[in-house]
Amino acid sequence: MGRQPCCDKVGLKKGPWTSEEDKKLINFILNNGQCCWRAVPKLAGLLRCGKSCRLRWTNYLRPDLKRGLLSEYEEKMVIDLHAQLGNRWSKIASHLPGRTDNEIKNHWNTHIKKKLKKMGIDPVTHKPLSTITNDKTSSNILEQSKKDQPIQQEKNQEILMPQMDIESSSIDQSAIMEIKSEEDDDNSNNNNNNNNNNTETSCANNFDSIIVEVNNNGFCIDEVPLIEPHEILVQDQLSTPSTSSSSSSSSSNILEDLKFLPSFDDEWPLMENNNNNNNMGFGWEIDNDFSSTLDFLLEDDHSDMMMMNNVTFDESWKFEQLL
DNA sequence: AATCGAATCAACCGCTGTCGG
DNA sequence: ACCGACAGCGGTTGATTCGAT
Repeated sequence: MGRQPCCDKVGLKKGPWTSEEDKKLINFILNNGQCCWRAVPKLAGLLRCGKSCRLRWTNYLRPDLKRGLLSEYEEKMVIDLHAQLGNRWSKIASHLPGRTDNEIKNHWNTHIKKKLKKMGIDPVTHKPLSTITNDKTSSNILEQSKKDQPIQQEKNQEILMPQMDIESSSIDQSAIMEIKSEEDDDNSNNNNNNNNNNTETSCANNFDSIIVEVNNNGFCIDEVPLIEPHEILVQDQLSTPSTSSSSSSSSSNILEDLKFLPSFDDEWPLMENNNNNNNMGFGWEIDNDFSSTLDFLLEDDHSDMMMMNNVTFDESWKFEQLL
């Protein structure tokens, strides 16, 4: 026999969570940790299924979540990771501390997709839209049919992130490299299928330069000089669009272009209050709904529980600072 | 001020791989 | 070995908010 069913789905509540339900769930998780989601709703006194509890916790209530818009750097990271992983949101999220797959997925669909399209870049293939729309006849139809497959650069396009100041960001800087090796393993069998694109991967192991290699459709084949950490500008450092030109004027890297295209300046999220120390730190934003949860945590003095549940001292401290 | 369409995002749905009985 | 529950994932939905008219 198999296991007992997780829930009978009768009499279970659906829809938006109330602050009362949030409190119950937070209280339970902080006291007992994350385990056996099936048992959580019953033990926590919730009329929800375990799946719903897990989702609520992982996507909204976890104390290590960042809230608010993705920073410029995070967006670039998402774009780059998406270019290599496709719609594997959880994989992408795993390289962005404090961000959930759901959040990244939503942000991709509502913000990044549009920006890429505006720039003439196909958000699926990460290639210039014109080369796709202008040549839909033969092989590109095949290309379209693979739309939702991980791109993996198809061995003919490498978009690597600039070398960043590791200490200034909690984002996993080795992500690209790890993915690279993972994908090399995963897709070694696919390499033979991509020979028609006539390009080779180069410099994949070298983060001292940004290599943008594209297929033979004439988009660009460029080597971009190293951008030093001090040269990487965040939005609020850009007093005017022209100030950025010195560091990007010769860039053919579409990710760099994303940052500096003046027409998009207004839309790029600022790297501001919730991570204004540039360390992408823990940052619950206080809004009306959530402040009640914070009140709950404070009044019951759950700081010790947070320590026990992998919320670091630093995070706990920041948590209290928010109050 | 009212209406309507677009944008956003939390939550649900359904599928898949894994693991326990 | 098989069956079924579970956890996790990606796609989709729909309620809410926002902005334009």
